[in-house]
Amino acid sequence: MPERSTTGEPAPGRRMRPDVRRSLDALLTAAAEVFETEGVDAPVRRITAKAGVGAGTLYRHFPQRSDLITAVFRNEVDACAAAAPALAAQYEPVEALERWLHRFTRFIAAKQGLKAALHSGDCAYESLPGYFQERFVPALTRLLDTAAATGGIRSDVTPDDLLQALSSIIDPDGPEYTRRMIGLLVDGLRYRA
Amino acid sequence: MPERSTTGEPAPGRRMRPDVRRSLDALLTAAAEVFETEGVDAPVRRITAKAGVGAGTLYRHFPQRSDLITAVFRNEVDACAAAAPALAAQYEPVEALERWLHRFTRFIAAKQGLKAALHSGDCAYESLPGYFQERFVPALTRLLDTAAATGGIRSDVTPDDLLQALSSIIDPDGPEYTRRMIGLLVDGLRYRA
DNA sequence: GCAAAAACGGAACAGCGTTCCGTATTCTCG
DNA sequence: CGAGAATACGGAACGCTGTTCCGTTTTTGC
Repeated sequence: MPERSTTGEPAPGRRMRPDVRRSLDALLTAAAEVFETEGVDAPVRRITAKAGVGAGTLYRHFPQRSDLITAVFRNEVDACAAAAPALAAQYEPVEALERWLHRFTRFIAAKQGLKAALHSGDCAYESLPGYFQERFVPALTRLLDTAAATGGIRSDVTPDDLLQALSSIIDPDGPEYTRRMIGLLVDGLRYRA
Repeated sequence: MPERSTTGEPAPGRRMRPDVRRSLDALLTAAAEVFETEGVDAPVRRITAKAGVGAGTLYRHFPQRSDLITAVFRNEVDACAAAAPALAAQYEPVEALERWLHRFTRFIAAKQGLKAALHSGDCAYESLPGYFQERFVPALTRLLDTAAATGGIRSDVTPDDLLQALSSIIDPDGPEYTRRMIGLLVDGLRYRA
């Protein structure tokens, strides 16, 4: 028995067939766009249409709707986490940190539609908060450490605190507000340089 | 202009046409049963079938699904609140209180399906918590007062505290647990008799 | 009783998730 | 490199959903 995959990404055993790779990518990017504009309850057909893919293809890769949502979420978590080292290589430590914080808040803001699903009691989403932490804490830790090592910021703030604080900042409408708040936060970090 | 009713119950102006009365009652009791067994997302047709009523009839009285849910909820709140004076007339004060508390927890337990709707952000349900308080606080107040007046229980517990405590007791599965907890609670009330 | 008004039932429509299978692509091995 | 098997694809088809609409029935006011 070929062992139901249900995940879509890792491909542990053999290499992935190119057509599978193509339709999987198309589905994930299409779903990401649709979820962002119409929410995670958007019609399936809208996603398959945008991906240029048949309905059967979607259901073979993601038997449950939650599988697709989870996969998209993890994809975007990865992308956001991957931005940290990239920024670290391009900017000086404190600016890299600040830029990443903005990147992170954009990510959180776009994922507001997920909150309802997360709290819906559906156990299919139980793993998401764990993945969230698992990926973002190391990414942010490196940024904080190098910024602290060069004396740019104080060193007594934990990544968890910062992530928590950001998540609760994004609510009030207007990205301008968020922008100012992050500025304030970074200034606060600089205070004991 | 006949002024959209959307409520279904009060009938402020003229008396209600008998056929309206009939289909309204049938709809409300049918919806109550269906909501209890299948949750508030149950198919509309199941309700109209059980009520022996056409779809058009439902939509004329309850243009939005939330209207029907709200009406059923208020109906059952009323029924539960009305049980208080009835029990007070039939039993001695402390026993009446205890019996009503059980009645109340059964009500809460049956309404678990509503929690998701309440927290869904849909502003159609904003009035429900208010109605909940408005009806239950007076009902419970009378029970507590008369029980306290006859010296059966202490008099330093507010209705709000009690309602709050009960709402948080019902969760753990098994009505037996809830039963014991209420016994404990009433014993606690008796303590300073 | 008899029009006029109001409410009823249920067929009809559009949109949804999901399944199924004939067809096309890819892999494997001689 | 080519043939056969294995795998994945597309999209038509199904059943169920919410909602609207209108011909028919019930109720009212005179």
